Amino acid sequence: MSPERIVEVARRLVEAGGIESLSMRKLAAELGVAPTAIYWHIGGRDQLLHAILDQLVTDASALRARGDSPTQRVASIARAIRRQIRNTPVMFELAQHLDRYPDVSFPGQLAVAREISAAGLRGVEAAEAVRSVLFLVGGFQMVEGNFRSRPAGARTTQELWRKVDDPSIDPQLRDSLSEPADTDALFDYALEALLGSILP
Amino acid sequence: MSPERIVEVARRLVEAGGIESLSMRKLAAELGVAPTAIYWHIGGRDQLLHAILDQLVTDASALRARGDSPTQRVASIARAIRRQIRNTPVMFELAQHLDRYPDVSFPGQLAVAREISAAGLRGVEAAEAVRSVLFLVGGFQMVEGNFRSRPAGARTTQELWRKVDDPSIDPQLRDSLSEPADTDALFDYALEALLGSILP
DNA sequence: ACCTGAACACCGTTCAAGT
DNA sequence: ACCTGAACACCGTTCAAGT
Repeated sequence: MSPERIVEVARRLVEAGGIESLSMRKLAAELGVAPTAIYWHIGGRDQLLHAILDQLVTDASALRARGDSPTQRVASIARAIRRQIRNTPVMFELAQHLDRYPDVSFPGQLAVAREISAAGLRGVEAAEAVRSVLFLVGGFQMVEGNFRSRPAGARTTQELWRKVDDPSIDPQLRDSLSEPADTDALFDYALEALLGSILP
Repeated sequence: MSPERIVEVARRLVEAGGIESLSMRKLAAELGVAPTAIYWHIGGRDQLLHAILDQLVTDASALRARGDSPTQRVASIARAIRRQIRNTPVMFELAQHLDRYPDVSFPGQLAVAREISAAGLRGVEAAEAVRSVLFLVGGFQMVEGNFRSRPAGARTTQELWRKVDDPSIDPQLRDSLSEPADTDALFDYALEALLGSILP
């Protein structure tokens, strides 16, 4: 019964069933201890959630740029952030829940800023570039719903598109939007479009 | 005690304090009725949340394009979506919570698709353009944390940037990222960069 | 120092009973 | 048809009491 063990087991519970599924009583049962024992080691559920997030942030793998051209290197960072989001959705769910999004997004900002600097951009212009890239990555996270494991019965926009009959919309566009998006390809497309305008 | 009145009062509670602050018992007290009475009209808390979202979606103002050039018109839609997110964060919070994000984002997709069609893009290429724009809008929503009213004490990435001392990062870039971002200007910047690459 | 048990103030929900 | 009251199975948290 160390704080470490409590956080570890709690983290497993959250990773299995989301934040909501973590209750002090269930956790206590899992630990083979009275619910109130947890309070002696860690001060309540909120602090426990913070501790889990701290651990996830510490364990997060470093973001390393690859490639030779600035565009390639910035793009590789963006893709690495995207992978991280996909691999550890709980980290982002927790960050959002605890209003600690900055803690989680900052390493990504740092990595992008380094490559943007290396590309030769300076000052305000560079800051705009950094933020644009991060907003794009965040947008995919958001719209894909990756920061939360999507349940089985959830409707998609594709189904909604199939029923659209609007003369002001190209029929082939309608059909394309009725198909599941290849978001990886789309991400590369949007990223290159953005970087093409941003980098010198 | 009609379903309408229940939804209306519940909506007020959610708009005031977020989803978590809505409890059947508090709502019942507000309505001057026993908690169990609500169950006769509406089947439980989850269905109540769905009903609130339905009402918010119905009440959402239509997205109308402005301007003459395709770029202007697409950009105006993107800005309108952004305004909507800012004005009714609860709608997006609910959509996320209930896994009904598609219901909320679909009108925006429709509006963007219309303008992309009008701009002359077709098929897969047009679909990529539509999705890119929406992902950008979603990214701002995400990173700004606009779908949730930000609490007072929340740390920002700016504070984190002030402490950075990294030779591989341009000092002026560091300073720029230490200042609060003019997200409206940034949004326009990123949007135009993207549209410049996408539109013919 | 570490853990338990009782207790308090909350939840959502069901269901029989009332009018 | 509409509402209440009692009840059940959950919560997080505090605090005195034990070892």
